[in-house]
Amino acid sequence: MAGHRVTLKDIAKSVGLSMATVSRALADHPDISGETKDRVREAAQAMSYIPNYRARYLRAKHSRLIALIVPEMNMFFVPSMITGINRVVQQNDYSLIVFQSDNSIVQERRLAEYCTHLSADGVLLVLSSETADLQHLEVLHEFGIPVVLLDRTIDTTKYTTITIDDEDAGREAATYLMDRGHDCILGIFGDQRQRISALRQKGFRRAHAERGVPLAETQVLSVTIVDELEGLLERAFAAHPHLTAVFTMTDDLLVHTHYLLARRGVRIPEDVSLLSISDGEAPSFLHPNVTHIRHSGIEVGERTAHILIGMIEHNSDAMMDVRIRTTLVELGSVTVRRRQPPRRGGRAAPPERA
Amino acid sequence: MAGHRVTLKDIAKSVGLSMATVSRALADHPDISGETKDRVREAAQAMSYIPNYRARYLRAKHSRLIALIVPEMNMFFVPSMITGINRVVQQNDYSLIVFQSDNSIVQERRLAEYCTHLSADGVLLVLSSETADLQHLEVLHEFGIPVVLLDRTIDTTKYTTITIDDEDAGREAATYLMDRGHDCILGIFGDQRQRISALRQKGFRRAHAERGVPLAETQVLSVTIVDELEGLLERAFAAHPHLTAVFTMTDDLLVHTHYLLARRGVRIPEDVSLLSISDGEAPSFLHPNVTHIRHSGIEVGERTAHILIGMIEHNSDAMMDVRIRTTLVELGSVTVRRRQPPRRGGRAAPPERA
DNA sequence: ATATATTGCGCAACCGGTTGCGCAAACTTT
DNA sequence: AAAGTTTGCGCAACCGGTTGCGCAATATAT
Repeated sequence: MAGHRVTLKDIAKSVGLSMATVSRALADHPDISGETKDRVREAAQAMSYIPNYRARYLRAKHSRLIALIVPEMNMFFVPSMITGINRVVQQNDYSLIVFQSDNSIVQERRLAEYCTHLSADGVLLVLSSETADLQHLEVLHEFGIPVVLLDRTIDTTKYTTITIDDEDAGREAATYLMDRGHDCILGIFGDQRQRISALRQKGFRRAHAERGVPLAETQVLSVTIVDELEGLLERAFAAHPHLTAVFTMTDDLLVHTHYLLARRGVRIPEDVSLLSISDGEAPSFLHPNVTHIRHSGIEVGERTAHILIGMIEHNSDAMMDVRIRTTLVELGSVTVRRRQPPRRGGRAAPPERA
Repeated sequence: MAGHRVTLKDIAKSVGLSMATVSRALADHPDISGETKDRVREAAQAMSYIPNYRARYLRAKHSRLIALIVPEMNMFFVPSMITGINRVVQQNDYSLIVFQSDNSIVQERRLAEYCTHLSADGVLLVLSSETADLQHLEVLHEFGIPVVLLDRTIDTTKYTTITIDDEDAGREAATYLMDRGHDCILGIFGDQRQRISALRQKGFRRAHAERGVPLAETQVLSVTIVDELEGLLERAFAAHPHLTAVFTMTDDLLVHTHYLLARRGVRIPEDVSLLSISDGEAPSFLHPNVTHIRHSGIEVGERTAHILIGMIEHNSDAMMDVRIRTTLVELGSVTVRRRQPPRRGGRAAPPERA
């Protein structure tokens, strides 16, 4: 077994035709007679011929390989994003090859270069947290390999990017809570060096400014490592005992915040309302189900893959900046508060349910 | 730009040598003089030469590609498994190419075949839930492509498999709870057609038999679709009002069970103790942290990748059956109960904390 | 019957590298 | 100085396919 892989040449020999004819017969080329095609196909079948795509694509100068580089395999968002990408990629007869940069710019550069070695037809990139500029993607550009940035990006006029409107999502979150009577909201954000965090925070702040609701610096948390969250939360609650709502920027922050609140004995939504940006998974298994601004990983993945494949197949390098629409999903974690009368100190008034 | 990819031939022309010499110079072949090597390397650098791996591997008859086929991108386990695999794969200069079978045997077969097209050097396979035999992997075997089955497998003497000792894990779970005075445990398992579920359940039952603790059929749930869980749980609680512990077989079942318990107002561990098999992520953000039998996805991934690469590089096709060791992680979700005096009906006695 | 079109297939180059073998020049040995 | 080694490089085949072009045989038009 496995002694020798059957090649076109073997088939050619067996049916007494040239390799060229066999190749064309298998490709259903009009130049070949039906009778011959049948004979060839039969032989191929009988010898269980398997074409070698690498040989084929070597000539064709493409690979039908799409590379995805993610900073890490986070359990949130990334899996559903990959699901979406995979769906479209497979539908279009490409294969997805997955790399992890481990949030290292060095790795990211190395991987980008590696994509050229493999002659990937296109690259999907979720930027590492270390990435501050896009110089290292020049290689790809030089080789004419289209690149699409998604989810975590930085400002660029050169590469197509797919994101949600992060600033607007942050703004919508704060507005939603303020509309329901919350005027002291704690916002929990990721590392501010990342554009996604900065934008969501910016929107959050803007909403406060627009409503003229004061926002203390201690109401805005920037969490670099999730282990820090406990201490930060502690301090925030100490500084703002009348806190009535918490907004988390991602699922990751959501589940940990939810946990820490539960541990402190804080009841949701009776004591504190909770709102997040999420792809909807975590909110469904957290109690109570968490109201969130839905950011579908699958949709992001699908859209992105479509766009990349479009670029590949139409050889287009027009730069786009696509925003995925978010939708608000109202579940049970936010309560409506009556606008508070001037407080006389002590604990916040008991909330009332929505 | 991107007009023409620089090839060996271009370099050869530029330095006035043959392709053969250039190839050898770049490969640091001893036949080539140091001076020539320098000249060639310089030219390659200057022309920003990028080797074409597909051409190279065409000749070499391998691809340094390892394929992973998973049924779906579950948010639990799969991401950490991929992380582990990726780590080892990259360390050994392979690339990981990821496919999803969508739990369809047809897809799985198609993908296996596709792996031969790509001349993958090895295949990692988490079986789809539909897969009942391994016939469709024959193609891979015929082409001498090593295959390793992991996590979700079926009985086989032909393919190497990496799992935890599922039966033992189920047994340990039940034993652990019984040791702490729980004699009415609800076991929540996945689809019984899957070996992983059947084994874990078997162990769970065996532990009861060993202790002589009776186990009603209504104490054992088989959840095919997670949406059914709510109804099943309802019925189980109705049938066993004195239930004091719940065991879930996976993270997925854990988080949903945890949610449903919370929704019913069941306090953990005061009213009901909770134990799971898990890779440790979910238990850390559920309140209280869930005691679990740790089944590290990263470790499974790493071990598996190592083994596969070993098979590839030593051309070995010895079949192995590897069991990953699990460890018990005691957190706050299990309480010790005093052995109950004969009950006189009504609700269970109030629990006491561990 | 002759000129023209069509049909069906093979030759050979090509994709971009790698490698066994041969060979001339330079260097050692006796 | 003749013979034997070593050094450094090129020729050409090869991996497994695809494809432009040419050509003979057959079919169609005049």
